[in-house]
Amino acid sequence: MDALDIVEEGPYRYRIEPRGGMRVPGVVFASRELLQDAGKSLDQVANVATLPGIVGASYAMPDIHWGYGFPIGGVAATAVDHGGVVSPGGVGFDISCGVRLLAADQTQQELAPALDEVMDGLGQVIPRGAGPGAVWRLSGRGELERVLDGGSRYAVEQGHGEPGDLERCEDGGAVPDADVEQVSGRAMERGLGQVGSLGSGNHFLEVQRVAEVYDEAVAAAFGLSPGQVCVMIHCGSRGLGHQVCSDHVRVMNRVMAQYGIDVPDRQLACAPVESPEGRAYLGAMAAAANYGRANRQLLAEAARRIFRRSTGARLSLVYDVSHNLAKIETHQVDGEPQRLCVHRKGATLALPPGDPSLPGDLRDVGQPVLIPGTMGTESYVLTGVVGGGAFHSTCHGAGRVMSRHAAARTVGGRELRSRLEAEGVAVRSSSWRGLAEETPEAYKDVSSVVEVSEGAGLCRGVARLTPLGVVKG
DNA sequence: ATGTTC
Repeated sequence: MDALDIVEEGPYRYRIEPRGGMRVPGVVFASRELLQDAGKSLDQVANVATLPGIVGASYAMPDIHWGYGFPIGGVAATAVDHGGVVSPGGVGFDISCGVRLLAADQTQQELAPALDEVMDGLGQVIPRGAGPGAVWRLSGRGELERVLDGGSRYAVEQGHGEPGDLERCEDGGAVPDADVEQVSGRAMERGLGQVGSLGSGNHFLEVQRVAEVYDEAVAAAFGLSPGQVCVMIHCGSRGLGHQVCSDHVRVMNRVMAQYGIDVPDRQLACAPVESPEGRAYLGAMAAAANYGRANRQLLAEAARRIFRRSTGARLSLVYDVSHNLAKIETHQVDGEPQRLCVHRKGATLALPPGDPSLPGDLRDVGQPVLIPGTMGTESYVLTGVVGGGAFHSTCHGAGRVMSRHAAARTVGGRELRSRLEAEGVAVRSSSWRGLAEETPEAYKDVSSVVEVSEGAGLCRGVARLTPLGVVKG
C-alpha cells in the first residue's frame, strides 16, 4: 500500500485524506511521538473508513495499536437508517472489556498495617489466569441465561452487590436487547464456569491510592479524595465473549457478499445493522456485554468481603464502564439527529456534563472515565467534556509496544516481582511467565496517552491513582 | 484478549 497522506489538522489531531474506497477521512488524535508508534495500524484506520454507512471519520485514540481488522483505539459510527454496518472486529474479541473503580472509606495510612493481609485475602479469592475459575457457581444454563439478560442488575438482584451499585454502572448495569438465542452452545459452555474471574494478559485487580486530584469538585462528586484507598478491576467477558466474536465473524464473512459489501480486509467482516446477521450479532454482543458486567460485579463483591473482613472498610462503586462495545446512539450529523451504531474498540465512552443518561448526582460533572495503567504504573480518572469529538469517546489505557515474547525476554517473573515489591507494590500473580509478559516496559506511557487525550479535547483529568498492590492473571 | 492453533 502507498504511504497514507497525513495532514496535521490542529493540536494533537491528524487527518488521513480519503483515497481509494475510503468514504470518510481518518482522524487520529495523537502527539507526533504517539503517531510514530501507531505505525501500520494507521492503515487499519484507513480500512475502517471504507465501511458502508460510516459517518464523520474513522477515528483513532492516542493509544492506537494493531488489532483484529479495526485498530485497538478505534472509533467508527455507521448510520443505521442508511445501510450502516456493524462489525464484530470493531468491538473486539473481549466484548465489554472494561474497568470498575471502587472507593474505600479508608486512607492509605489506615490500610497500611493490614495491606499484606488484604493482598493475601484477594490472592486467595480472586480466580485468575487462563481457563475456568469463578466466584459465582451458577446453577446451570437457565441461570447463565439470566446473567446474559440482566448483567450486573441480575447479580445485584441475587444478592451480589448493593442497590446503589447500579446507578454507577453504564447502562444501569445491563445492556438492553440481549438475545440469548444468538449465543452458541459452545459459548455457553465456556461461560458457565467463569463468572467472577479476571482472566489473563493485562487484566488485573489493583489496590490503589488517590495520589493526586486535578479537579476537587468533580473528584468529590465521584467520591474521591487525596490519600484515599481504591480498588480498580480491569477484565472482560472471558471465553464467552471470545466465542461470540468468533461465531459471528464466521457468519458475516459468509453473507457479506450477498449484501454487496466488499471490504479491504476479511477481518472487517460486517453486515448491515438492520439485517438478520447484524441484529443477531448485536443481540449476542449485548449478552456477552452483560456477562462482562456481571463478571466485574462479582469480583467487586469478592474484594468488598476481603476489605470488610480484614479492615472493616466499605467499598463504594465509583463507576463501571466498557471500552470494547458497539452501541446504538443518536448523534447530530450535518445538523440532523441520526441513529448511529458507534463502535468503540479500546476506546472509552466519555459522556459530558448534562448528558441525560447520567444519574442525577453525576449530571452536572460528567461521566467518570476510568483509564487503567499497566501493572505497577499509575491509572487515571477522567471525565467527559461538552463538544468532545469522536462521538464522546476517549482513550482506554496504555497500548502494548512490545510483543509478549519480547517482554518475557527482558525480565524474569521473579525478578519483576522483586522489583515491584521494592517499589512498594505488593504482587499476587498466578504465573511467573504471565507476570513477565506484562512488564511495564512492554507498554506505552499511560501518562502521555492521557495528556494527549486531554490536549485533543476528548476528556478532562480528575485524579491520578497509584498502585499499592496488584492481583494478576 | 482467548480452554494463548478447529
